[in-house]
Amino acid sequence: MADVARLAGVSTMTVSRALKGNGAVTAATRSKINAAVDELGYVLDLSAGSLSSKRTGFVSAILPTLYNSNFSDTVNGISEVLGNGGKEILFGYTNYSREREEQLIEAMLRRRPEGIIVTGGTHTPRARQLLETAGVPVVETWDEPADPIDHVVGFSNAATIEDMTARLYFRGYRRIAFIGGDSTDDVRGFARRKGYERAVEMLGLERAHVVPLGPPPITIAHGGPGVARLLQEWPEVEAAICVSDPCAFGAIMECHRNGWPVPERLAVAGFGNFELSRHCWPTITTVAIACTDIGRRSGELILQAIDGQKPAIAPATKSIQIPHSIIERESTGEAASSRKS
Amino acid sequence: MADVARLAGVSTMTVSRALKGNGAVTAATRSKINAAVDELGYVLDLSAGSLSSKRTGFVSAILPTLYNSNFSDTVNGISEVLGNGGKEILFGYTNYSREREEQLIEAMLRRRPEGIIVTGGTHTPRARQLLETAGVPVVETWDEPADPIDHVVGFSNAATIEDMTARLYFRGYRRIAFIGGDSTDDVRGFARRKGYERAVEMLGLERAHVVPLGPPPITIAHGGPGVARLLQEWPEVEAAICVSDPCAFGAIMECHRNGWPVPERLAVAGFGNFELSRHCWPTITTVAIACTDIGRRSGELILQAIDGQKPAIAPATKSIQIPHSIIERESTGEAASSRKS
DNA sequence: ATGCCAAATGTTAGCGATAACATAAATAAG
DNA sequence: CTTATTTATGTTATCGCTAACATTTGGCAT
Repeated sequence: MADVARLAGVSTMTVSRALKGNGAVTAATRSKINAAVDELGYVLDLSAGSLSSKRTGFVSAILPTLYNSNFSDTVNGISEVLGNGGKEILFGYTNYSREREEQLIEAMLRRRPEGIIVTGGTHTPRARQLLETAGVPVVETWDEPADPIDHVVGFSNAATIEDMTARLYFRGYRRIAFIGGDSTDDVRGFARRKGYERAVEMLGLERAHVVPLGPPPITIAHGGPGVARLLQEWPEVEAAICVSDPCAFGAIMECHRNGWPVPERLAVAGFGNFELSRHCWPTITTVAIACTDIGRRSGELILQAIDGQKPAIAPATKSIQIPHSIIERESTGEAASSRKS
Repeated sequence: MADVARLAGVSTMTVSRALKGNGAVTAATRSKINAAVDELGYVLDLSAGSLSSKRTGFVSAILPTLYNSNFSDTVNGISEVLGNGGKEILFGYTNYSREREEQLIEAMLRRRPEGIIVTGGTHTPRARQLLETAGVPVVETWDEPADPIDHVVGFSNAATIEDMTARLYFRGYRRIAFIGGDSTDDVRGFARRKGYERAVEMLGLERAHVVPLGPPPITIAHGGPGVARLLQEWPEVEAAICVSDPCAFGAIMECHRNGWPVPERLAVAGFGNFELSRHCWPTITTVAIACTDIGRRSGELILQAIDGQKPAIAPATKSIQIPHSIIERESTGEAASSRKS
């Protein structure tokens, strides 16, 4: 920067101001500086700047996996809002491991992020403590923690599947099973299962039946074996709710393979409104969540909270509820006309 | 850090050495320091450290999209190797826009990465210049640039589809079409199309027919309309090669919907060996690329090149070729027995 | 012209760590 | 038991930028 300043015939401070775009710099000076920058091929060093200004321009986001377009949507929402807010995002993926999450949080704190977005409300004690004492806004997403650390942008996974179960009941199904979500490692999958069990009880159905599929991630590959096992264990079953759309898809493909018509032999529903479900045959009934909004709202909360540290500005909202809806499609017996969704 | 040093009764330099784990520090001193760190809840500030040491610990990786598990695999490979090498990765997504790539490169250079991994070998002139003058190792991936900037870890997209076309020919298909890859925005899709056209010519087929699908990303949603248009434009067609598996999947689902049996009425092949293709019905013939290896090799090259700046160490390999293979499945007429792949 | 205010630019100090060198302590060798 | 040598720790000086304050310049009213 000193070189640029020399070439432009100004002080480094003026160069700094010109490059940040905020401080007052004459158009003439600015163009001299830009010329010098171009000539020297200079690129600003933010790591030095952030040390001095105590603002790193980073926000961390921690998600379970790269391989789930629901989370990708959330990432997109975060990027959109924080990008506009002039922040960069440091992404990390836990592969559904809480230990890995703890490591990631610690690694990210070393970079002094100005805010942290995490997935879920269940953390190791040390991770929780790190988040609490980090001194920056924290947003927990995709869940409804009983005891939030700071902000929350989420929804009740249990309620979504409760609704789905009720909807299938309304459509006339009485023998309804749930596939996936056996272990407490899979916090959200387990919550969905609980929602199913609660609905079965409330609706007074004669039997609840869960086919557990082990720890997450539950992928397409799990759906086939899951549905095969279900039909063996409970041949009278009429409908299966899967922990996610990829799982439902795998189940439906297995049905095709075996000549079990969907939904006539077995109705199948999923969760997440993946692109897959809109286009496969039959189209899949699912729970739609505004995943991108989860990201957007989280980003907005972070930005507000960063600004809110200046006392003049109102503090950021603590908690935002994301709505869900049931999309009925062919896999649970809706007519072809509903395919347009 | 000064607080920690005071509490542990040592100098900040000793604290720094203890926390880095490299310098020589007595076990006794180290445990005193760790105690102080725990008591104060201190977390090392890497942004300060990197200013001083001139090593940021960052490597940037720029990819087209979050919504493609092939690229996710590459990301995983990169993370795996660079994580072990003690580097953190700064990800950016271009959404297939070269302008966005240029912006991202510039933004990332401000963070002084120790290496840069980009997707493809086609960049804006300014982006190219930024990469060339960045003074850090650069790896271009997923392609075979005619004029590489530095290192390359890739393969010939054209050759993969050339091979696929030949394989379909070998299986007896003569009227073979290609779906996708019309625009030069889609560098890799366009290369695949060229491979198809070259194969058609070399095999002496009577007709090449391409159904262009517009700029990337080409998703599941494009496959259905694509195949419908193909069958209308060229009713005698026997086989369709799609620019990617999701597109092939969309095409196959459209065939189901219309009662066109796959592969009897139309054989369909894809690219990328997505999970989808292994599990859908029928299973989809595809080109398998070692996507994770692209990431791993790229990460290794970066690490070697960073070390290689010390003259004693051999310079890193310039170019690595990633192999591909054709996986034949049901969608092109293989027997059910081949499904196991 | 003179003075005044605001906008533009300059000066100084320091952000929090580490490199490089200096010194002290511990160990090995003779 | 000394001296040589290694190992552990301390000291000092930046790294490249920006905050905070100081100063200058230019525009405008009087």
